[in-house]
Amino acid sequence: MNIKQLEVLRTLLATGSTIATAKAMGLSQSGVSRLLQQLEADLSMSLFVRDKGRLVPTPEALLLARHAENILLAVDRMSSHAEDLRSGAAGPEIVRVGLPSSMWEHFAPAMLADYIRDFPGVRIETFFETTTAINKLVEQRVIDFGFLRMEGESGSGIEVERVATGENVCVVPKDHPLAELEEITVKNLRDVPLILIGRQRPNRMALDQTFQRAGVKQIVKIETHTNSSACSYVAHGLGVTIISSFYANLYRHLPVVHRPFVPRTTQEFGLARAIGTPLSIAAHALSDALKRQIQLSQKCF
Amino acid sequence: MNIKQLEVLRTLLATGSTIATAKAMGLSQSGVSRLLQQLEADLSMSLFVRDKGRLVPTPEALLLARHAENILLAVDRMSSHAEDLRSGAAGPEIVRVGLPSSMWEHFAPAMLADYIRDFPGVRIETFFETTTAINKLVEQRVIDFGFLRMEGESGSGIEVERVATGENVCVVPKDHPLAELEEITVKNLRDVPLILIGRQRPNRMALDQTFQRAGVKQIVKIETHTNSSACSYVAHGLGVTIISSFYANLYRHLPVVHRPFVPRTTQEFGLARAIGTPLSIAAHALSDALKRQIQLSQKCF
DNA sequence: CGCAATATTATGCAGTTTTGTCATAAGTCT
DNA sequence: AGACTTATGACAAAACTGCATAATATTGCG
Repeated sequence: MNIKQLEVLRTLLATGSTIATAKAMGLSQSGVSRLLQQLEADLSMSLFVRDKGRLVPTPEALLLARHAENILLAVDRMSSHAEDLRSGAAGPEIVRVGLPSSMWEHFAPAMLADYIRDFPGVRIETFFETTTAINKLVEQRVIDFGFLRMEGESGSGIEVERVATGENVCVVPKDHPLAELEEITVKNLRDVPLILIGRQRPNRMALDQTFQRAGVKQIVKIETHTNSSACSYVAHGLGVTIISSFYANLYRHLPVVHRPFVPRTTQEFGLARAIGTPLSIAAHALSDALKRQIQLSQKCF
Repeated sequence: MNIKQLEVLRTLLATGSTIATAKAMGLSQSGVSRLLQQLEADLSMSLFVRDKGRLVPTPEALLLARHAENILLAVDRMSSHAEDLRSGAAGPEIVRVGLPSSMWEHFAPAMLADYIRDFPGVRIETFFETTTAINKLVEQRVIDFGFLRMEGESGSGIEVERVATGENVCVVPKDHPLAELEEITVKNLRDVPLILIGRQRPNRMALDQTFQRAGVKQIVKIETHTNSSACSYVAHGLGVTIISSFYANLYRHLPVVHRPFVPRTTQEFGLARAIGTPLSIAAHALSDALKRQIQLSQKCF
C-alpha cells in the first residue's frame, strides 16, 4: 500500500473519473488507472466495478475510503508539523478537541475566548460530532480529547473522566401552560406536539418506551438532530422537547423554561482521552477551560 | 513521503540501530540507511544526529514519530478492515435478500447454512415476498438483490440476470391414476379436483384461459397462495395442482410426482439487483450461494 | 435510424527513476 | 586489533510514468 494510491482512491471517489483525477493530481490518466489497479491488488479486492466503461465504486471502496481519508489527514498533519518545526523554531502548538454538535453555537466560542487569553499562540482544531464519532476520533488519536455523553462501554484504550451530569427535562416555551407545572410527566404530554432528536439512538429508544408504557401516543411534529435546533424550535412555539438538562442549560438565553421530566433519568458527561499518551500542557489547559465553561453554564441560575 | 520510510522511523526509534531495524523489517542495513536519508530529505530536516557513528534522535524526530505512529496505525486498521471485508468477518455488514415466499421452508435455510460456513460474520436479512414486491424492494434499494420470476418489464434501474428456467408441470399424488401418463393435458384434468394459486396473477390468468379454450371446466377445490402449501395439499390427496417445475423441484421429498403439462409453458427466474450500485463482496457471495442452491435443487433427479 | 464525434478505461512500450543488495569504506568503543 | 556502528559506490532488478493507442459506451447530428 502506498500513499499515492490512497490519494487516488480519495480523488477518484470525489471526481468519479480517472481523467479528472489525473488532472487533479497532476498525473496522466494511465498513471491513475494503474495506481488504482495496484491498490486493488494490494488489498486483493476490487474497489470499483467497470460498468459500461465507467468506474463505479463498490460498498467496500466507500468503507475503506474513510480509512484512506484518515491516513491522508494524518500525513498532512505530519507534513505541516514538520514544516512548522523547520521554519519557526517553535511552530504553533495544535490542540484538537471533539465536542458535541450542540456546542458549536455558544459554548465553544465562549470556551475558546477564555482559553486564548492565556494561550494566545496555540492553534485549536474543533471537531463537532456525535458521541460515538468522538469516541472513534479519540480512539484513533485524531483528537487529543473529546467531550461526550458516557454510555455503556467506551472504546478500548480510552479513559473517561466524568465532568458533568444531567437529567431529562422538558423544554417548553415561557408562556406555555405546561410552564406552570413543577414537573412534567408523560401524561402531561398527551396531545402536545413534540420535537424529538436522535431517532434510534439508545437515549431516544428509552424515551419512546417510556411513552409506550404510559400508553401515551407521541405527536411528533419535528424530528431533528441537534439539541440546539430542538430548543430553537421550542422557542418559536413549534412544540416542546425532552433533552438533558445539561444541554438545556446551554440555551437559557432563549425564551424557554425547563422542568424536570418524570420518570427521572440521569445522564453523565465526561472528557475522553487516549490512555498512554499524556496530554500536552496546552491540551490540558484547554480541558481545564472546558471544565470552567461547564461550571459556568451549569452552576449559575 | 512514504509508508516504508515511516516504518523505518518507528523501528529505528524502537531499536536504536539501522542493523536491528534492517533485521526487523527484512531489509539490508544499507537499505535502511537510505530510507532514512530519503525521509530526512522529504521533510527537509534531520531526524537523527550522527554522533560518534551512532544515530541519536533529535527532538523533532520524537515529535514527528507520534504522527508516524498514528499513520501506521491507521494503515494497519485499513488493511485489517480490508481483510475482514474480504473474508466476510466484518462485523456490522448486513446483506438483505428477497426470496419468493415458497422458499422459506427448505431452500433458504439450506442456502444460508452453506453461506455462513464461508461468511460467519455477516448478518443476513431475508424478505419473503412475491415477485412484484421483491421488484419494488430492489427498486427502492431496501434489499441488495432478490430472486424472482421474470415477467415482462422489470422496474427501472433494475438489472435481472436469468439463473433458472421452469415449465408448467402438473403435480399429482404418487399413486394417482394420472401419474401413469407421460404428460398431462388440459383434457386429462376434466373432473379432477384442482388446487390453484395466485388468483388474478398473470400466470394464473393464462392458465384459466387455457382451460377455457379447451372447453374444460375447472373443479377448483382449493385456492391457496404458496407453492409449498399447494404441493402439501396434493401430497395429502386433496387434488392436483399446476405449478412451475422450478418450484415443484423444491418439494421432491413429498410423495408426489410431476408430469409436464401441455400446452407447455416456460418460466424464467432471475436475480434482480439495482444497477449503478455494485454488490458488496458479502452480498455477491450470497448470490453465488443462491445459485449453487438452485443448481442443487434442480439438477439432481 | 445510422454514423461520426466524444467520452470513458485499459494496456503495450520505452525511457527514466527508484529500490535493494553487496561489498566496502570509515568512524568509535573496549 | 576486533567488534561494533553508519555511509556510500556500483550495479541489477523492479517500479514508475507518460505516450500512443485499443476497446467500448454514449451522444449528437443529419
